[in-house]
Amino acid sequence: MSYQREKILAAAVELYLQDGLDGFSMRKLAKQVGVTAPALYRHYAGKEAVLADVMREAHRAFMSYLYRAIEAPTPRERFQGAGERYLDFALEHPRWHAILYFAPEQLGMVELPAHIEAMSSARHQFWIDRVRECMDAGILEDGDPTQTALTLWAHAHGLLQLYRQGHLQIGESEFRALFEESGVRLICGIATDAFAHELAERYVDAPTATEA
Amino acid sequence: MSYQREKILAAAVELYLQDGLDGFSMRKLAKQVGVTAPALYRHYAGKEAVLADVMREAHRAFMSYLYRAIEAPTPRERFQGAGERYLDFALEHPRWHAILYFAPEQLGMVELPAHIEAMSSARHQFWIDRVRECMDAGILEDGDPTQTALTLWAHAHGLLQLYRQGHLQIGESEFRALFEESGVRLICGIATDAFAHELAERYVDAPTATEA
DNA sequence: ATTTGTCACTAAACACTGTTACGCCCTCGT
DNA sequence: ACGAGGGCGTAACAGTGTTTAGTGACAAAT
Repeated sequence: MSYQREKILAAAVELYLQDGLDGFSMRKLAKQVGVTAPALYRHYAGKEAVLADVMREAHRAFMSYLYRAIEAPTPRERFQGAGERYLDFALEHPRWHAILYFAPEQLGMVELPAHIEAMSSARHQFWIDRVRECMDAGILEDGDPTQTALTLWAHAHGLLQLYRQGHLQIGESEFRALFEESGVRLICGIATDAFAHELAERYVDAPTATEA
Repeated sequence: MSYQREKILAAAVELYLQDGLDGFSMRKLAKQVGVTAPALYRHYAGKEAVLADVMREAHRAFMSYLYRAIEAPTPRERFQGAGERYLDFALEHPRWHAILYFAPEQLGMVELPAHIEAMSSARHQFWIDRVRECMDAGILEDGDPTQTALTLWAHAHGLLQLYRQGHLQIGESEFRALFEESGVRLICGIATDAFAHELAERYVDAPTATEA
C-alpha cells in the first residue's frame, strides 16, 4: 500500500463525506490530491476501486460504533446498546451509513467486492451473536438467531431508509423516539393474543410469544 | 398533455425498465422517440421531470397491485393479501419497485415532487387502513394504526432492500418463504413473555402482547 | 394572398463525466 | 554514465445534461 494511494483514499473519503456520491468525481478527487485525474489511475484501477475503499472505511467506522456496545455487562444491555449505536451512527454520519447500503450498480459495479461482502457478513454475524446471547439469557424467544436477527436488521434498516429519504416527514428527535417505539413493537409483537396463537399453530417454527 | 409528451413518457418508461436508472439518458430517450435530445426539452423541463413522470407510472402500477387485495371479504384477508401483492410487485417488477424508493438526489432532485409525495402518502394511508380494520376486527392489538403500519412497512421495505441489494445470498423462492416467516415473527413478537411484560411496563403506550 | 406568429425541431456548443494513449522527466540500479 | 521503470501531465475519446441559435412548417390574421 503506497503512500500516494493512502493520500488518495484520505482525499476520497473527505470528498465523499463532503459532496456525496453524486458530487464525487475523479477530477475533483485529483484536484484535492493535487494531481491530474489520469494520475489517479496509477494507484487505483478506476472510480469503483476508490469507492470500494471508501466503503471499507465506512464499514470500519460503523464497526467501531457497534463494538462499543459489547463492553456492557449483560446481554440485554449489549443488545440495546448495539441498537442505540446503530441509530447513532446512521444519524451522526448519514453519508457513511448510506454508502453501506448502496446497490452495486449505483457504484458502477456489477457485484460488491469480496472484502466488502465479508465485512457485511461480519456485521450480520454481530447481530446474530447479540440475538443468540439474548435467547440464552431468556430475554428473546428461542429460535434460529439468524432469522430473528434478520427480522430486526430489516426493520431497523427499513425505518432508517424511509427516514433518510424523506418518506417520514419528521425531525431527528422525533425519529429517535419513533425508532425506539417501533423496536419495542417489533419485540413485543403487534398481534392480539388470539391471533398470535392462531399464527403460532400454523407456523410451528415461529417464535410463539404465547405459552400459558 | 400533448401527444408528443405521452409518446416521450411511454418511451421513457420502456427505456427505464430496460436499461435501469444508470442506463437512462436523454440522448438514448430521444433516439427511441425518433428525435434529437434537445427536442425533448420542448415537452419536459429536464431529465428529472421525465423521471418524475416515470415514478408516477410506477406508483400507479404499484397501486393497481395493492388495490387488488381489498376485494377480499375479511380484514385479515385484505391485510394478508396486500402483503402478498406487495411482495409480488417487488419481485415481478424490481425496477418499478426500485424507483419508488430512490433517494431524490439519485434522480437529480433536491426534493421529491409534490404529486409523488402525495402518492407515497396515499400508499402509507392504504396500510394504515388495513391495520386499522384489523385492529377493529380484534386481530391486531389496539394502538395507533399509523405507528403500527409504519413498523410493518419498514420491516417489509427493509427486507426487500436487503434482498435486492444482495445482502441476503438466497434465491427468490427462499426469499418468499423468509419474507413470510419474518412477517409472522414481527406480528407475534420475538420476546419471551417475561421480557415483553417488562417492556410493556416501561412503554405504556406500546402494544403489550400480554394480558392473561 | 400575403404576412405574422407560434411551435417543434436540428445543429452546434458548453461544461461536465470516466478513462486511455502517449510522451516527458526524474530517480534508481548497475 | 546509462538504461529502466514509475509517476505524472497533456490531449483525446466517448459519453452525459442542457442552452443557444437558427430553420422549417403550418395556422391565423390582415
